[in-house]
Amino acid sequence: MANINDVSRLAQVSKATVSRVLSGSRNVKEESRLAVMRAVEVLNYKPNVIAQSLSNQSTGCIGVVCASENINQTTGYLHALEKQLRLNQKHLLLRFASDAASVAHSLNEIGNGLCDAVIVIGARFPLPPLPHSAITIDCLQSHTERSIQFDHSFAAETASQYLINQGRRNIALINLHDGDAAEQVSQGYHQALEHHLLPYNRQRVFSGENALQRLLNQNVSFNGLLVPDDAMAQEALRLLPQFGRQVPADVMVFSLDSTLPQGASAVPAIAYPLEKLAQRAIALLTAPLSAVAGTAPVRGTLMTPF
Amino acid sequence: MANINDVSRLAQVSKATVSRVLSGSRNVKEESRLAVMRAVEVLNYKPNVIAQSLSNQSTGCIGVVCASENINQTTGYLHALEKQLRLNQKHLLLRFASDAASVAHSLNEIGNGLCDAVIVIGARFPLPPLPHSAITIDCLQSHTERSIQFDHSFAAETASQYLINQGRRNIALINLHDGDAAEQVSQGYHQALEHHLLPYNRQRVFSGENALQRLLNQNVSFNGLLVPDDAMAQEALRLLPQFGRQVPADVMVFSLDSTLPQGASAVPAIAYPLEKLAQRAIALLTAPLSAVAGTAPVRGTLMTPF
DNA sequence: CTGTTAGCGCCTTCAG
DNA sequence: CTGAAGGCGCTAACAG
Repeated sequence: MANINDVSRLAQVSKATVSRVLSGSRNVKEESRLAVMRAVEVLNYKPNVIAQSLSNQSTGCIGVVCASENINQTTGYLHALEKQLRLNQKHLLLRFASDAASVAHSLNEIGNGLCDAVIVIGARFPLPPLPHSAITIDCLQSHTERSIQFDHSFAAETASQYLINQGRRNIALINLHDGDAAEQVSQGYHQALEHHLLPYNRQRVFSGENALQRLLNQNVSFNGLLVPDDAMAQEALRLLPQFGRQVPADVMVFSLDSTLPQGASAVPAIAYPLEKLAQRAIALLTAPLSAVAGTAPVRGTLMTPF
Repeated sequence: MANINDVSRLAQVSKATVSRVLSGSRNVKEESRLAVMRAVEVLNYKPNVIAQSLSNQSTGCIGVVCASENINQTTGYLHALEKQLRLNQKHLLLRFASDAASVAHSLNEIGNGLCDAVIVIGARFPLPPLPHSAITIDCLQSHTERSIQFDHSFAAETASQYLINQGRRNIALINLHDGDAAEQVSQGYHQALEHHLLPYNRQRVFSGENALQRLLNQNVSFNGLLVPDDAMAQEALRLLPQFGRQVPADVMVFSLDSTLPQGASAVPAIAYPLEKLAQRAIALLTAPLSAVAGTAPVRGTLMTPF
């Protein structure tokens, strides 16, 4: 593989000039510029990105740590993120993590120069202390700055409204185990109920391990069911019929966080704009400290099947 | 961030000795060794991987190019691969691609030193010429060497057998559009039918755009349905009831390629051992040119729901 | 406009 | 067992 020396030799100029030409500097005589480009062509020269990185102290790599629990959820993000990163000439270094320890472990790969920054996605567990160059998306911790949060309250309220409008007045809720998001969901749910003067029945709310199972074993009636994500929605679609409840006839299931495109979801859902989310993430990485203003939680939109 | 010079200074030895200690060389006096380790500790020194890469001419990064069509399919691989790579101290650089051009484009990121090798996964389109350091998994092209193929024939035959044993003698087939894999599926399907002396009805076989829709609009009876992957299975589960066919009562759907764990799939399926697949991929990358013998196509195993 | 020079941080001979 | 020196390939500051 040819290097910059070969090019400079063939083009009869110095390495510096070659470097200038390739970095698009305007201060180069057209003549030498052409000579360089010709040499580059002939030798099929590609600058070695590692050497560039060492010199620049920046690799163009962004570490992305996905919570491995809800993989299907995070996969949507991944795709969108990869696209945006590619558009910004950046590389995506993927990691999965299931707890604080493994996230911390992954962060070591940026502490030594491989990544310029990291993005943590969808962690439902408390995060370890993050470096300043890190941002979070849809994570438990209210990392306040440099993080993208969803408006779960809005989602829950919108979802409840929808179900109520569909004539489902007995709405059960499977909530996240805990954390700020769970709090918000609970809030939105309550608000919608109040708004329609519907009573709140704590026996219709479950969270944690086997929440769905426990709800079904309980002897409470419900004809609407809010679940936190598509994975749970799938499970509900499988379990409900086994308990003699047809979907959506007997129970209408609603997913509070879907990454599927319009029409692909089997149940109504709140979907978040993947593309915009990814762009915003990139902006957070790129922007120095300005976009602090735009830190408003992201609102999803209502998607209905068919 | 402290560098090797800081350490050598603090430890009162030369950079070379520091390097030796950190690379685990045995030829170092215990005394200097301890001095170095202490200095490392004090300064919280981490070797700069980029500098190492430049020196080693190897980054420890493996590029992984996923076909973006069947994302959900490839996500399973991703997770397994990431785990194995991590276990081998390697990094996973993710890319999505939807055609030969974008794969080729992605390959440029290895031609300049960023990646030591690439793995292409699940491409259902013809691939561009791959460098010698690349391997493929479940791709259209019979890349012959340095590739991991699935035994689709075996899968289709096993699947058909299963359906027949479940009393489904009229089996429809949604096949991949074309390519070696489609050929194999077709073969396995035929073999099973012949084995049971069942007639082959070409009106039950579809492939390409809207294959499922076309099958349903056709006026052919079937009580078993082979689909190429989980995505199509999901779609079948959604569409069939809309056409008045209950699953599995009226039609039993079978997925020929599932990456879901046992019990998670709503339909019977052939599942491939993700973990082993990933290990094999790593082996192909690591091994020089020996494991050519083990290039037998991988056989999936039958998974039934519940 | 251009070449020279000095790094970036590490590894690896090669003499001692 | 150890240190000095050169090299990996590129960028950037500084003279001309």
